[in-house]
Amino acid sequence: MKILIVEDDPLHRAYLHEAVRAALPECDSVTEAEHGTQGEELARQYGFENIVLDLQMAVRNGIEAARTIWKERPETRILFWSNYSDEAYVRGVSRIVPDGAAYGYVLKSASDERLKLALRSIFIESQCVIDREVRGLQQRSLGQARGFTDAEYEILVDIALGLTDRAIARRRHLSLRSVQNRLQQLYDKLEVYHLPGQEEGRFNLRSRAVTVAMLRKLLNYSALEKAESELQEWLGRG
Amino acid sequence: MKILIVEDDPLHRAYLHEAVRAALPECDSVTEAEHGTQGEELARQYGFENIVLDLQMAVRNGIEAARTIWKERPETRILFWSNYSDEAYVRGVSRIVPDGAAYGYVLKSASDERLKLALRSIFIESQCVIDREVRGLQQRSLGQARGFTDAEYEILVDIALGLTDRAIARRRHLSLRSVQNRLQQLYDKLEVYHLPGQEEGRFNLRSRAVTVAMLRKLLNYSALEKAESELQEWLGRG
DNA sequence: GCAAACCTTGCGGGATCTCGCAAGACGGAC
DNA sequence: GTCCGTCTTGCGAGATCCCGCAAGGTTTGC
Repeated sequence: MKILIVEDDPLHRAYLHEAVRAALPECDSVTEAEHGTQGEELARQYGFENIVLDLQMAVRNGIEAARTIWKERPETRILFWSNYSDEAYVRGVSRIVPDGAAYGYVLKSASDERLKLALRSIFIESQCVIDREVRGLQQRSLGQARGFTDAEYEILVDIALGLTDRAIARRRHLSLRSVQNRLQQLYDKLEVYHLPGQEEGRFNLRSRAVTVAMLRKLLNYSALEKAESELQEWLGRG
Repeated sequence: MKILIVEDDPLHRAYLHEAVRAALPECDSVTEAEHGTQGEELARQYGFENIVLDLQMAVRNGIEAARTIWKERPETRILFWSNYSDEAYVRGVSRIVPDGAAYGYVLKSASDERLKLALRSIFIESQCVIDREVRGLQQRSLGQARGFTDAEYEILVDIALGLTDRAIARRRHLSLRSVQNRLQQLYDKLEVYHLPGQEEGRFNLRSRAVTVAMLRKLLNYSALEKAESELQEWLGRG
Protein backbone atom coordinates (compact mmCIF):
# COMPACT_ATOMS: atom_id res chain seq x y z
CA MET A 1 0.00 0.00 0.00
CA LYS A 2 1.25 3.45 -0.96
CA ILE A 3 0.24 6.73 0.58
CA LEU A 4 0.74 10.31 -0.57
CA ILE A 5 0.91 13.19 1.87
CA VAL A 6 0.26 16.70 0.58
CA GLU A 7 0.98 19.35 3.17
CA ASP A 8 2.57 22.79 3.19
CA ASP A 9 4.00 22.97 6.61
CA PRO A 10 7.14 20.86 7.11
CA LEU A 11 6.33 20.21 10.75
CA HIS A 12 2.86 18.96 10.03
CA ARG A 13 4.17 16.96 7.13
CA ALA A 14 6.66 15.19 9.34
CA TYR A 15 4.00 14.57 11.95
CA LEU A 16 1.66 13.11 9.37
CA HIS A 17 4.38 10.89 8.02
CA GLU A 18 5.00 9.58 11.49
CA ALA A 19 1.30 9.07 12.15
CA VAL A 20 0.82 7.16 8.92
CA ARG A 21 3.75 4.91 9.66
CA ALA A 22 2.41 4.18 13.11
CA ALA A 23 -1.22 3.68 12.10
CA LEU A 24 -0.64 1.68 8.95
CA PRO A 25 2.14 -0.86 9.25
CA GLU A 26 0.85 -2.42 6.01
CA CYS A 27 1.85 0.73 4.20
CA ASP A 28 5.22 0.22 2.57
CA SER A 29 5.74 3.60 0.95
CA VAL A 30 4.96 7.16 2.03
CA THR A 31 5.51 10.02 -0.39
CA GLU A 32 5.43 13.69 0.49
CA ALA A 33 4.39 16.69 -1.57
CA GLU A 34 4.91 20.28 -0.46
CA HIS A 35 1.98 21.91 -2.18
CA GLY A 36 -1.17 21.19 -4.13
CA THR A 37 0.31 21.31 -7.60
CA GLN A 38 3.07 18.89 -6.74
CA GLY A 39 0.50 16.69 -5.06
CA GLU A 40 -1.60 16.56 -8.23
CA GLU A 41 1.39 15.67 -10.36
CA LEU A 42 2.56 12.92 -8.07
CA ALA A 43 -0.94 11.52 -7.80
CA ARG A 44 -1.28 11.45 -11.56
CA GLN A 45 2.19 10.14 -12.25
CA TYR A 46 2.19 7.30 -9.77
CA GLY A 47 -1.54 6.72 -9.51
CA PHE A 48 -1.85 7.07 -5.77
CA GLU A 49 -5.09 5.69 -4.41
CA ASN A 50 -4.63 6.96 -0.87
CA ILE A 51 -3.96 10.59 -0.18
CA VAL A 52 -3.81 12.75 2.91
CA LEU A 53 -4.46 16.32 1.90
CA ASP A 54 -4.14 19.60 3.71
CA LEU A 55 -6.86 22.09 2.81
CA GLN A 56 -5.07 25.38 3.43
CA MET A 57 -2.10 25.61 1.16
CA ALA A 58 -0.55 28.70 -0.31
CA VAL A 59 0.31 27.43 -3.76
CA ARG A 60 -2.68 25.36 -4.63
CA ASN A 61 -5.71 24.90 -2.49
CA GLY A 62 -6.53 21.43 -1.17
CA ILE A 63 -10.00 21.66 -2.62
CA GLU A 64 -8.69 22.52 -6.06
CA ALA A 65 -6.18 19.71 -5.89
CA ALA A 66 -8.80 17.22 -4.77
CA ARG A 67 -11.10 18.27 -7.57
CA THR A 68 -8.61 17.47 -10.30
CA ILE A 69 -7.39 14.32 -8.59
CA TRP A 70 -10.94 13.02 -8.29
CA LYS A 71 -11.75 14.04 -11.82
CA GLU A 72 -8.99 11.83 -13.14
CA ARG A 73 -9.61 9.00 -10.70
CA PRO A 74 -12.86 9.17 -8.76
CA GLU A 75 -12.13 6.14 -6.59
CA THR A 76 -9.16 7.81 -4.91
CA ARG A 77 -9.45 7.79 -1.13
CA ILE A 78 -8.71 11.22 0.34
CA LEU A 79 -8.36 12.26 3.93
CA PHE A 80 -8.69 16.01 4.34
CA TRP A 81 -6.70 17.34 7.23
CA SER A 82 -7.56 20.86 8.12
CA ASN A 83 -7.08 23.54 10.71
CA TYR A 84 -10.56 24.88 10.60
CA SER A 85 -14.10 23.75 10.27
CA ASP A 86 -15.26 26.80 8.34
CA GLU A 87 -18.50 26.29 6.52
CA ALA A 88 -16.79 27.54 3.39
CA TYR A 89 -14.37 24.63 3.43
CA VAL A 90 -16.90 22.02 4.38
CA ARG A 91 -19.20 23.20 1.65
CA GLY A 92 -16.33 23.22 -0.79
CA VAL A 93 -15.40 19.66 0.01
CA SER A 94 -18.86 18.20 -0.07
CA ARG A 95 -19.44 19.84 -3.42
CA ILE A 96 -16.67 17.91 -5.09
CA VAL A 97 -16.90 14.46 -3.54
CA PRO A 98 -17.72 11.94 -6.28
CA ASP A 99 -20.57 9.51 -5.63
CA GLY A 100 -19.45 6.63 -3.50
CA ALA A 101 -15.95 7.92 -2.93
CA ALA A 102 -14.34 7.22 0.41
CA TYR A 103 -13.08 10.31 2.10
CA GLY A 104 -12.54 11.80 5.50
CA TYR A 105 -12.34 15.16 7.22
CA VAL A 106 -10.23 15.40 10.33
CA LEU A 107 -9.28 18.56 12.15
CA LYS A 108 -5.68 19.22 13.05
CA SER A 109 -6.74 19.66 16.63
CA ALA A 110 -7.82 16.02 16.77
CA SER A 111 -5.92 13.63 19.01
CA ASP A 112 -3.32 11.20 17.66
CA GLU A 113 -5.79 8.45 18.34
CA ARG A 114 -8.56 10.02 16.30
CA LEU A 115 -6.20 10.60 13.41
CA LYS A 116 -4.96 7.01 13.48
CA LEU A 117 -8.47 5.66 13.55
CA ALA A 118 -9.45 7.82 10.63
CA LEU A 119 -6.41 6.73 8.63
CA ARG A 120 -7.28 3.07 9.10
CA SER A 121 -10.99 3.51 8.47
CA ILE A 122 -10.53 5.33 5.23
CA PHE A 123 -7.54 3.66 3.66
CA ILE A 124 -8.17 0.10 4.84
CA GLU A 125 -11.96 -0.04 5.18
CA SER A 126 -12.84 2.59 2.58
CA GLN A 127 -15.20 4.17 5.06
CA CYS A 128 -16.08 7.81 5.34
CA VAL A 129 -14.94 9.49 8.53
CA ILE A 130 -16.11 13.00 9.23
CA ASP A 131 -15.04 14.86 12.31
CA ARG A 132 -17.86 15.55 14.76
CA GLU A 133 -17.57 19.27 14.62
CA VAL A 134 -17.48 19.28 10.85
CA ARG A 135 -20.39 16.91 10.64
CA GLY A 136 -22.59 19.38 12.43
CA LEU A 137 -21.80 22.03 9.87
CA GLN A 138 -22.38 19.66 7.01
CA GLN A 139 -25.86 18.83 8.19
CA ARG A 140 -26.83 22.42 8.40
CA SER A 141 -25.00 23.32 5.27
CA LEU A 142 -26.59 20.72 3.05
CA GLY A 143 -29.78 19.89 4.90
CA GLN A 144 -31.04 23.45 4.36
CA ALA A 145 -32.48 23.37 7.86
CA ARG A 146 -31.49 26.75 9.19
CA GLY A 147 -28.56 26.72 6.79
CA PHE A 148 -28.04 28.23 3.41
CA THR A 149 -29.55 27.31 0.11
CA ASP A 150 -27.27 27.11 -2.86
CA ALA A 151 -29.08 30.09 -4.29
CA GLU A 152 -28.40 32.09 -1.17
CA TYR A 153 -24.80 31.09 -1.03
CA GLU A 154 -24.41 31.96 -4.68
CA ILE A 155 -25.74 35.44 -4.28
CA LEU A 156 -23.69 35.95 -1.16
CA VAL A 157 -20.60 35.22 -3.19
CA ASP A 158 -21.75 37.52 -5.95
CA ILE A 159 -22.18 40.54 -3.75
CA ALA A 160 -18.94 39.72 -1.98
CA LEU A 161 -17.21 39.94 -5.34
CA GLY A 162 -18.67 43.39 -5.75
CA LEU A 163 -21.11 42.69 -8.57
CA THR A 164 -24.05 45.04 -9.01
CA ASP A 165 -27.59 43.75 -9.04
CA ARG A 166 -27.65 44.12 -12.78
CA ALA A 167 -24.44 42.18 -13.24
CA ILE A 168 -25.69 39.39 -11.02
CA ALA A 169 -28.88 39.25 -13.02
CA ARG A 170 -26.91 38.81 -16.22
CA ARG A 171 -24.57 36.28 -14.74
CA ARG A 172 -27.24 34.12 -13.16
CA HIS A 173 -29.87 34.61 -15.84
CA LEU A 174 -32.39 36.24 -13.58
CA SER A 175 -34.40 39.41 -13.64
CA LEU A 176 -33.30 42.38 -11.58
CA ARG A 177 -36.15 41.94 -9.16
CA SER A 178 -35.34 38.30 -8.56
CA VAL A 179 -31.82 39.18 -7.66
CA GLN A 180 -33.11 41.72 -5.20
CA ASN A 181 -35.50 39.17 -3.79
CA ARG A 182 -32.70 36.77 -3.12
CA LEU A 183 -30.75 39.54 -1.53
CA GLN A 184 -33.58 40.25 0.86
CA GLN A 185 -33.74 36.58 1.68
CA LEU A 186 -30.02 36.64 2.42
CA TYR A 187 -30.31 39.74 4.59
CA ASP A 188 -33.09 38.07 6.53
CA LYS A 189 -31.05 35.01 7.27
CA LEU A 190 -27.96 36.93 8.23
CA GLU A 191 -29.94 39.31 10.40
CA VAL A 192 -28.14 42.39 9.30
CA TYR A 193 -30.93 44.85 9.73
CA HIS A 194 -30.53 47.04 12.76
CA LEU A 195 -27.39 48.01 14.53
CA PRO A 196 -27.45 46.10 17.78
CA GLY A 197 -27.31 48.85 20.37
CA GLN A 198 -28.75 51.73 18.40
CA GLU A 199 -32.32 52.71 17.93
CA GLU A 200 -32.10 54.51 14.64
CA GLY A 201 -29.63 54.11 11.83
CA ARG A 202 -28.93 51.02 9.83
CA PHE A 203 -26.16 49.19 8.15
CA ASN A 204 -25.24 49.20 4.55
CA LEU A 205 -26.86 45.83 4.10
CA ARG A 206 -24.80 44.70 1.16
CA SER A 207 -21.43 45.18 2.79
CA ARG A 208 -22.67 44.16 6.18
CA ALA A 209 -23.94 40.86 4.86
CA VAL A 210 -20.54 39.96 3.49
CA THR A 211 -18.75 40.76 6.70
CA VAL A 212 -21.25 38.96 8.88
CA ALA A 213 -20.85 35.95 6.62
CA MET A 214 -17.11 36.12 7.02
CA LEU A 215 -17.32 36.47 10.77
CA ARG A 216 -19.64 33.49 10.87
CA LYS A 217 -17.25 31.61 8.66
CA LEU A 218 -19.75 31.01 5.93
CA LEU A 219 -17.20 32.62 3.68
CA ASN A 220 -13.44 32.71 3.94
CA TYR A 221 -10.40 33.81 2.09
CA SER A 222 -10.02 30.77 -0.08
CA ALA A 223 -13.67 30.77 -1.05
CA LEU A 224 -13.27 34.39 -2.10
CA GLU A 225 -10.18 33.56 -4.07
CA LYS A 226 -11.93 30.77 -5.89
CA ALA A 227 -14.97 32.90 -6.61
CA GLU A 228 -12.78 35.67 -7.92
CA SER A 229 -11.03 33.42 -10.40
CA GLU A 230 -14.38 32.04 -11.57
CA LEU A 231 -15.57 35.58 -12.03
CA GLN A 232 -12.53 36.44 -14.11
CA GLU A 233 -13.18 33.43 -16.28
CA TRP A 234 -16.79 34.41 -16.78
CA LEU A 235 -15.80 37.95 -17.66
CA GLY A 236 -13.37 36.63 -20.21
CA ARG A 237 -16.09 34.70 -21.98
CA GLY A 238 -18.80 37.32 -21.33
CA MET B 1 17.00 33.61 31.61
CA LYS B 2 13.35 32.58 31.27
CA ILE B 3 11.35 32.36 28.09
CA LEU B 4 7.62 32.05 27.49
CA ILE B 5 6.24 30.43 24.36
CA VAL B 6 2.66 31.20 23.37
CA GLU B 7 1.46 29.06 20.49
CA ASP B 8 -1.74 27.26 19.58
CA ASP B 9 -0.48 24.38 17.59
CA PRO B 10 1.15 21.65 19.68
CA LEU B 11 3.53 20.71 16.89
CA HIS B 12 4.76 24.23 16.42
CA ARG B 13 4.96 24.66 20.15
CA ALA B 14 7.20 21.65 20.49
CA TYR B 15 9.33 22.83 17.59
CA LEU B 16 9.72 26.25 19.13
CA HIS B 17 10.63 24.76 22.47
CA GLU B 18 13.33 22.74 20.80
CA ALA B 19 14.59 25.72 18.83
CA VAL B 20 14.81 27.88 21.93
CA ARG B 21 16.71 25.22 23.80
CA ALA B 22 19.16 24.87 20.95
CA ALA B 23 19.63 28.56 20.26
CA LEU B 24 19.79 29.77 23.83
CA PRO B 25 21.76 27.49 26.11
CA GLU B 26 21.79 30.32 28.66
CA CYS B 27 18.05 29.94 28.97
CA ASP B 28 17.27 27.82 32.00
CA SER B 29 13.47 27.74 31.85
CA VAL B 30 11.01 27.48 29.00
CA THR B 31 7.30 27.83 29.70
CA GLU B 32 4.52 27.08 27.25
CA ALA B 33 1.08 28.61 26.89
CA GLU B 34 -1.59 27.22 24.60
CA HIS B 35 -3.41 30.40 23.73
CA GLY B 36 -3.27 34.14 24.08
CA THR B 37 -5.21 34.47 27.30
CA GLN B 38 -3.09 31.92 29.09
CA GLY B 39 -0.02 33.66 27.68
CA GLU B 40 -1.11 36.98 29.15
CA GLU B 41 -1.75 35.46 32.53
CA LEU B 42 1.56 33.68 32.68
CA ALA B 43 3.41 36.79 31.52
CA ARG B 44 1.73 38.85 34.21
CA GLN B 45 2.09 36.30 36.96
CA TYR B 46 5.73 35.44 36.46
CA GLY B 47 6.88 38.65 34.80
CA PHE B 48 8.38 37.13 31.69
CA GLU B 49 10.66 39.50 29.84
CA ASN B 50 11.16 37.28 26.79
CA ILE B 51 8.21 35.95 24.87
CA VAL B 52 7.76 34.11 21.61
CA LEU B 53 4.26 34.76 20.38
CA ASP B 54 2.19 33.25 17.60
CA LEU B 55 -0.02 35.76 15.82
CA GLN B 56 -2.83 33.52 14.61
CA MET B 57 -4.51 31.97 17.58
CA ALA B 58 -8.11 30.94 17.93
CA VAL B 59 -8.73 31.94 21.52
CA ARG B 60 -6.92 35.21 21.77
CA ASN B 61 -5.08 36.90 18.98
CA GLY B 62 -1.34 37.42 19.27
CA ILE B 63 -1.76 41.11 18.63
CA GLU B 64 -4.30 41.47 21.40
CA ALA B 65 -2.12 39.53 23.77
CA ALA B 66 0.96 41.59 22.90
CA ARG B 67 -0.97 44.79 23.43
CA THR B 68 -1.90 43.98 27.00
CA ILE B 69 1.50 42.49 27.77
CA TRP B 70 3.25 45.60 26.54
CA LYS B 71 0.80 47.84 28.33
CA GLU B 72 1.74 46.29 31.63
CA ARG B 73 5.43 46.02 30.87
CA PRO B 74 6.66 47.93 27.83
CA GLU B 75 10.22 46.61 27.99
CA THR B 76 9.14 43.04 27.31
CA ARG B 77 10.96 41.53 24.35
CA ILE B 78 8.57 39.79 21.99
CA LEU B 79 9.29 37.67 18.97
CA PHE B 80 6.26 37.34 16.73
CA TRP B 81 6.18 34.09 14.85
CA SER B 82 3.63 34.02 12.11
CA ASN B 83 2.45 32.08 9.13
CA TYR B 84 1.72 35.02 6.92
CA SER B 85 3.04 38.42 6.09
CA ASP B 86 -0.37 39.96 5.53
CA GLU B 87 -0.38 43.70 5.64
CA ALA B 88 -3.15 43.52 8.17
CA TYR B 89 -0.92 41.72 10.66
CA VAL B 90 2.14 43.81 10.00
CA ARG B 91 0.12 46.96 10.41
CA GLY B 92 -1.41 45.58 13.56
CA VAL B 93 1.96 44.81 15.09
CA SER B 94 3.67 48.06 14.23
CA ARG B 95 0.74 49.94 15.71
CA ILE B 96 1.28 48.54 19.17
CA VAL B 97 5.04 48.41 19.53
CA PRO B 98 6.06 50.71 22.39
CA ASP B 99 8.89 53.16 21.73
CA GLY B 100 12.25 51.52 22.00
CA ALA B 101 10.92 48.05 22.63
CA ALA B 102 12.88 45.14 21.21
CA TYR B 103 10.79 42.88 19.07
CA GLY B 104 11.01 40.64 16.05
CA TYR B 105 8.86 39.28 13.29
CA VAL B 106 9.82 35.94 11.81
CA LEU B 107 7.78 33.89 9.40
CA LYS B 108 7.13 30.25 10.08
CA SER B 109 8.58 29.44 6.72
CA ALA B 110 11.97 30.74 7.83
CA SER B 111 14.84 28.29 8.20
CA ASP B 112 15.96 26.94 11.55
CA GLU B 113 19.04 29.07 11.22
CA ARG B 114 17.08 32.29 10.71
CA LEU B 115 14.90 31.52 13.69
CA LYS B 116 17.89 30.81 15.91
CA LEU B 117 19.60 33.99 14.86
CA ALA B 118 16.49 35.99 15.55
CA LEU B 119 16.06 34.41 18.96
CA ARG B 120 19.60 35.35 19.98
CA SER B 121 19.44 38.85 18.50
CA ILE B 122 16.27 39.75 20.28
CA PHE B 123 16.56 38.08 23.62
CA ILE B 124 20.30 38.48 24.13
CA GLU B 125 21.12 41.63 22.21
CA SER B 126 17.73 43.35 22.48
CA GLN B 127 17.83 44.08 18.79
CA CYS B 128 14.90 44.28 16.44
CA VAL B 129 14.78 41.61 13.79
CA ILE B 130 12.21 41.89 11.05
CA ASP B 131 11.88 39.31 8.35
CA ARG B 132 12.82 40.55 4.90
CA GLU B 133 9.47 39.93 3.36
CA VAL B 134 7.66 41.60 6.22
CA ARG B 135 10.02 44.54 6.15
CA GLY B 136 9.00 45.33 2.60
CA LEU B 137 5.38 45.52 3.64
CA GLN B 138 6.18 47.65 6.63
CA GLN B 139 7.93 50.26 4.52
CA ARG B 140 5.02 50.58 2.20
CA SER B 141 2.50 50.33 4.97
CA LEU B 142 3.94 53.09 7.12
CA GLY B 143 5.94 55.14 4.65
CA GLN B 144 2.74 56.07 2.81
CA ALA B 145 4.63 55.70 -0.44
CA ARG B 146 2.21 53.72 -2.57
CA GLY B 147 0.73 52.34 0.61
CA PHE B 148 -2.25 53.28 2.64
CA THR B 149 -2.78 56.24 4.87
CA ASP B 150 -4.31 55.65 8.25
CA ALA B 151 -7.32 57.57 7.07
CA GLU B 152 -7.72 55.28 4.10
CA TYR B 153 -7.27 52.19 6.14
CA GLU B 154 -9.77 53.45 8.66
CA ILE B 155 -12.47 54.03 6.12
CA LEU B 156 -11.73 50.72 4.48
CA VAL B 157 -12.45 49.04 7.78
CA ASP B 158 -15.59 51.09 8.26
CA ILE B 159 -17.16 50.09 4.97
CA ALA B 160 -16.05 46.52 5.54
CA LEU B 161 -18.04 46.54 8.76
CA GLY B 162 -21.07 47.64 6.77
CA LEU B 163 -21.44 51.17 8.10
CA THR B 164 -23.29 53.68 5.98
CA ASP B 165 -21.69 56.95 4.97
CA ARG B 166 -23.73 58.71 7.57
CA ALA B 167 -22.68 56.33 10.31
CA ILE B 168 -19.04 56.70 9.38
CA ALA B 169 -19.40 60.46 9.47
CA ARG B 170 -20.80 60.27 13.01
CA ARG B 171 -18.20 57.81 14.15
CA ARG B 172 -15.21 59.66 12.74
CA HIS B 173 -16.52 63.16 13.32
CA LEU B 174 -16.56 64.14 9.69
CA SER B 175 -19.08 65.58 7.30
CA LEU B 176 -20.88 63.32 4.88
CA ARG B 177 -18.97 64.71 1.94
CA SER B 178 -15.60 64.11 3.59
CA VAL B 179 -16.46 60.51 4.12
CA GLN B 180 -17.37 60.23 0.47
CA ASN B 181 -14.14 61.93 -0.50
CA ARG B 182 -12.13 59.41 1.41
CA LEU B 183 -14.09 56.66 -0.19
CA GLN B 184 -13.21 57.94 -3.63
CA GLN B 185 -9.60 58.08 -2.60
CA LEU B 186 -9.82 54.48 -1.47
CA TYR B 187 -11.48 53.39 -4.68
CA ASP B 188 -8.74 55.08 -6.66
CA LYS B 189 -5.99 53.29 -4.82
CA LEU B 190 -7.66 49.93 -5.03
CA GLU B 191 -8.48 50.38 -8.69
CA VAL B 192 -11.94 48.98 -8.47
CA TYR B 193 -13.51 50.96 -11.25
CA HIS B 194 -14.11 48.94 -14.38
CA LEU B 195 -14.53 45.26 -14.71
CA PRO B 196 -11.33 43.97 -16.30
CA GLY B 197 -12.60 42.32 -19.45
CA GLN B 198 -15.84 44.17 -19.97
CA GLU B 199 -16.42 47.41 -21.76
CA GLU B 200 -19.55 48.58 -20.00
CA GLY B 201 -20.85 47.82 -16.56
CA ARG B 202 -19.13 48.47 -13.28
CA PHE B 203 -18.69 47.02 -9.91
CA ASN B 204 -20.48 47.91 -6.76
CA LEU B 205 -17.52 49.92 -5.58
CA ARG B 206 -18.19 49.62 -1.90
CA SER B 207 -18.32 45.86 -1.76
CA ARG B 208 -15.67 45.45 -4.40
CA ALA B 209 -13.21 47.56 -2.46
CA VAL B 210 -13.52 45.33 0.56
CA THR B 211 -12.98 42.17 -1.40
CA VAL B 212 -10.05 43.54 -3.34
CA ALA B 213 -8.51 44.58 -0.05
CA MET B 214 -8.97 41.09 1.29
CA LEU B 215 -7.52 39.48 -1.80
CA ARG B 216 -4.55 41.81 -1.55
CA LYS B 217 -4.25 40.97 2.13
CA LEU B 218 -4.65 44.52 3.28
CA LEU B 219 -7.45 43.16 5.41
CA ASN B 220 -7.89 39.75 6.92
CA TYR B 221 -10.14 37.81 9.20
CA SER B 222 -8.54 38.82 12.45
CA ALA B 223 -8.49 42.49 11.47
CA LEU B 224 -12.21 42.22 10.76
CA GLU B 225 -12.81 40.52 14.05
CA LYS B 226 -10.99 43.22 15.94
CA ALA B 227 -12.76 45.98 14.05
CA GLU B 228 -16.11 44.37 14.77
CA SER B 229 -15.51 44.25 18.48
CA GLU B 230 -14.39 47.88 18.47
CA LEU B 231 -17.55 48.74 16.60
CA GLN B 232 -19.69 46.95 19.16
CA GLU B 233 -17.98 48.88 21.91
CA TRP B 234 -18.56 52.15 20.14
CA LEU B 235 -22.21 51.29 19.61
CA GLY B 236 -22.55 50.48 23.27
CA ARG B 237 -21.35 53.93 24.25
CA GLY B 238 -23.30 55.41 21.32
C1' DG C 1 -59.14 19.67 -9.40
C1' DC C 2 -57.73 22.62 -5.75
C1' DA C 3 -55.04 24.76 -2.30
C1' DA C 4 -50.81 26.04 -0.24
C1' DA C 5 -46.08 27.16 -0.60
C1' DC C 6 -42.54 28.75 -3.24
C1' DC C 7 -40.07 31.30 -6.87
C1' DT C 8 -39.99 34.78 -10.48
C1' DT C 9 -41.05 39.13 -12.41
C1' DG C 10 -42.79 44.13 -13.07
C1' DC C 11 -43.69 48.73 -11.14
C1' DG C 12 -42.69 52.49 -8.31
C1' DG C 13 -40.92 55.21 -4.55
C1' DG C 14 -37.78 56.65 -1.15
C1' DA C 15 -33.13 56.23 0.63
C1' DT C 16 -28.40 55.86 -0.30
C1' DC C 17 -24.34 56.11 -2.88
C1' DT C 18 -21.05 58.05 -6.34
C1' DC C 19 -18.98 61.99 -7.86
C1' DG C 20 -18.24 66.63 -10.46
C1' DC C 21 -17.89 71.43 -9.23
C1' DA C 22 -16.38 74.79 -6.16
C1' DA C 23 -15.22 77.36 -1.98
C1' DG C 24 -12.72 77.71 2.33
C1' DA C 25 -8.99 76.17 5.94
C1' DC C 26 -4.45 74.79 7.11
C1' DG C 27 0.48 74.01 6.74
C1' DG C 28 4.85 74.01 4.44
C1' DA C 29 8.15 75.92 0.86
C1' DC C 30 10.01 79.71 -1.34
C1' DG D 1 3.77 87.45 2.16
C1' DT D 2 2.52 84.27 -1.43
C1' DC D 3 1.86 80.11 -3.61
C1' DC D 4 0.86 75.30 -3.68
C1' DG D 5 -0.78 70.96 -2.13
C1' DT D 6 -3.80 68.58 0.92
C1' DC D 7 -7.98 68.16 3.57
C1' DT D 8 -12.68 69.50 4.56
C1' DT D 9 -17.27 70.86 3.45
C1' DG D 10 -21.63 72.09 0.75
C1' DC D 11 -24.72 71.51 -3.27
C1' DG D 12 -26.81 68.88 -6.66
C1' DA D 13 -27.51 65.32 -10.28
C1' DG D 14 -27.78 60.75 -11.78
C1' DA D 15 -27.31 55.89 -10.77
C1' DT D 16 -28.05 52.25 -7.73
C1' DC D 17 -30.05 49.96 -3.93
C1' DC D 18 -33.81 48.45 -0.73
C1' DC D 19 -38.27 46.94 -0.63
C1' DG D 20 -43.66 47.03 -0.46
C1' DC D 21 -47.35 45.66 -3.50
C1' DA D 22 -49.11 42.56 -6.71
C1' DA D 23 -49.57 39.31 -10.60
C1' DG D 24 -48.25 34.94 -12.79
C1' DG D 25 -45.82 30.29 -12.80
C1' DT D 26 -44.38 25.75 -10.76
C1' DT D 27 -44.36 22.15 -7.48
C1' DT D 28 -46.36 19.37 -3.75
C1' DG D 29 -49.95 17.18 -1.30
C1' DC D 30 -54.74 16.33 -0.47
